[in-house]
Amino acid sequence: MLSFTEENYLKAIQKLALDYENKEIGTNDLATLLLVKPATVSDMLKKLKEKKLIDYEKYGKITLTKTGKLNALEIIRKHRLWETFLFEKLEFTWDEVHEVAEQLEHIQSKKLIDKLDKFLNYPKVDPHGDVIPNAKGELIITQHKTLVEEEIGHTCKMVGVKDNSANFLQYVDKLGLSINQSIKLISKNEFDNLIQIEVKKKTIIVSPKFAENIIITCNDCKKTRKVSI
Amino acid sequence: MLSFTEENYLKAIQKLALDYENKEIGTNDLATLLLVKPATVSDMLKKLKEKKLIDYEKYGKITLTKTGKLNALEIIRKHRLWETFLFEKLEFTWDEVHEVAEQLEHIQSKKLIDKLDKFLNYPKVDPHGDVIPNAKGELIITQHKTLVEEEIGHTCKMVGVKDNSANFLQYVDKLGLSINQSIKLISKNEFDNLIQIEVKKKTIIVSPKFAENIIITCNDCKKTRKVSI
DNA sequence: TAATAAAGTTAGATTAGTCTAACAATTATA
DNA sequence: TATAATTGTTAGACTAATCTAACTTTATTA
Repeated sequence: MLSFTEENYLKAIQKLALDYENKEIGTNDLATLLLVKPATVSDMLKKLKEKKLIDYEKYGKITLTKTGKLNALEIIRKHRLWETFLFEKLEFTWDEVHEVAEQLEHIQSKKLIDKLDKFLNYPKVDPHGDVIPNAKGELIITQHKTLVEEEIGHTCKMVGVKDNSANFLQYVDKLGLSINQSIKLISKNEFDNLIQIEVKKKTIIVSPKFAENIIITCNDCKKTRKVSI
Repeated sequence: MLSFTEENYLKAIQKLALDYENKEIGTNDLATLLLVKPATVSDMLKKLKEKKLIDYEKYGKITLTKTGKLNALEIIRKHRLWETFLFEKLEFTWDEVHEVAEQLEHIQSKKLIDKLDKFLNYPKVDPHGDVIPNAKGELIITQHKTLVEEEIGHTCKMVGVKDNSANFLQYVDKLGLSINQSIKLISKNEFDNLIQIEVKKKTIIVSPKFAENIIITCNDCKKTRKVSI
């Protein structure tokens, strides 16, 4: 049985592994994400290694073992199912769900999560467009482009966001964007890289930093990769 | 902000206060209920006193302060709302809900519990017939009789149970009893106090220990008392 | 009411998770 | 490649919640 804290470390390692892809995960990265000091992370890494949840040598690479990854994906599954519940059944807005799901994801009951999955009619994605790992702990990742990579003149569909912070999500709302919204890329300014897009027949201007965090569909890059357990 | 553990102590004190009515709550009682040693309870009582959640002097009475009681009732409210959710929406049986609700009751989000209340259509009682404290932290207690006190020949209605353990609840199910079920008391055996009742046109025999844990309505004792905050 | 039993408290130790400060290893760069 | 900067680790301390063992207070009863 894992503690609340151990679960959070595993989740953080899995998250960074996906974000970084090639780059290695560092003690400092984990410390930043978990809001603790690097020294604390060092201690915990030893403990997680002891418990065979990660592979790790001093000053070396941090990777999840099979068990570690299975646990991490289960927590992410719970997090995203709860987010979906809060959004769809309790009328939370998409910028509010994350905070509460951070607590709910630690509830220990296999039956609860299976029943919740059924109650929600086996959703595939959460309110932010993130894929929900299945009951076997498998996660299908579709490699999408972000809005900043889209070509001028093309029309795409928003399918998710990279930044899940309440701040960003409220900004997205304010601009009239949402999941499944159609977006046409009108132009890119060469001087400051501002991007002009058309949404619901209105033209709006967004920054490249903003566009980097909007995930879109594109026909030429629909490769999927399975994070196996 | 209260810790998980502090919340459990407050809840336990409130529970014993209701169960005991007159009798005083002791360190040992709390230790038994919370599955810790009396020494641990002594330590925690000091801490709760420091935080002005209980009134307490060494070797003296333990009572909740206003703040303490408000907190305790809020936790009980959350517990019972979650039990109702699990039972009504996720198809848990009434003997399964308690264990999971013990975890869910500690989730910190006022919005969550208000939305949940609304989603469940403001239920008055949980699946065991226990009254749910309202959003103001008020709890209306109806003083009911138990089946063991009912008179021969009278018909009453089951409205709750005293023992919420999975074991007992499964037994109640097996005998065909449930909330709102009509029960007619046929006879009481003078030798061993076994009680003969009629349920759904069938006659069954129950022990006095069993009957003590079945709460029923009766016309002559509908006094209610409000546990004020 | 004095002796005994029960209940409650204190002291000191333990564990998990955290910290700071000092030190060690790795990486980047002049 | 030697040095500086960055990154990571260790040692020692702290807090919350728990324990055991010893002690104190209160309650019971002979």
